[in-house]
Amino acid sequence: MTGLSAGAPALADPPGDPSSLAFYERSVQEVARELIGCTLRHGGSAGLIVETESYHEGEAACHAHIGLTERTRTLVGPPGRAYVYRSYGIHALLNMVCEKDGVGAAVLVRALEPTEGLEAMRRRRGLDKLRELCSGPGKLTQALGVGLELNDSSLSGGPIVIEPRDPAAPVPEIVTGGRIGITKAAELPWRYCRRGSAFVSRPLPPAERRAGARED
DNA sequence: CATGGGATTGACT
DNA sequence: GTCAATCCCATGC
Repeated sequence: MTGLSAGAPALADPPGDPSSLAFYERSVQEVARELIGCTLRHGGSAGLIVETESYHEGEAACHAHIGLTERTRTLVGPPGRAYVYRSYGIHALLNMVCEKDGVGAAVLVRALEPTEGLEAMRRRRGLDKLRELCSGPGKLTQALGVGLELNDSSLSGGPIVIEPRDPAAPVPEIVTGGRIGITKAAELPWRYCRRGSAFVSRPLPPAERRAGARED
């Protein structure tokens, strides 16, 4: 008795499984969109991903644009691993490596809506306010206890866990805009935010908020 | 070998 | 709004 007939349209936009390596072996822009609404978990804490950015070796803002170096070894390597690097000499920034082995491409996680392990996050951040716990790429790694030692760790069965969206929950609406904090290739609309989220790192410019743009 | 610039944050004017 | 902290790496002399 298979009531679930072939041909019937899936509920809506089947999310795929972000805890499987195959999820990451595709276009980095696609992965960046689909990670919105997924759960990121580490160190006894977790949150919903509400903001991402995509980076690809074909454009100058990507670390791998210059080719393979010791720093970009993970980024250029096989998909489904964490690329964690030190930013401004101070912060650890977390990326998911995408596309096939040998192509430098990754999704930067920029903000989470905290959902579990809030006290541990507050302790690691030294802050109380919920909205400030994970509203930035350096903040969320500190809140989850993600450090440089997790660079090159697997996103499937590793210490960092990524879970699919709740299939019963509404599919998040996504708004795109220019990436934050870069000078090169700043015109590309490769920042992806959950529409209406109060937990993004910075509000979107009004024009981009309205557009819901789709120029990727 | 010296210099300068970051995929940032928090403190301060 | 401005600015320092702090380190890796690319570039240039």
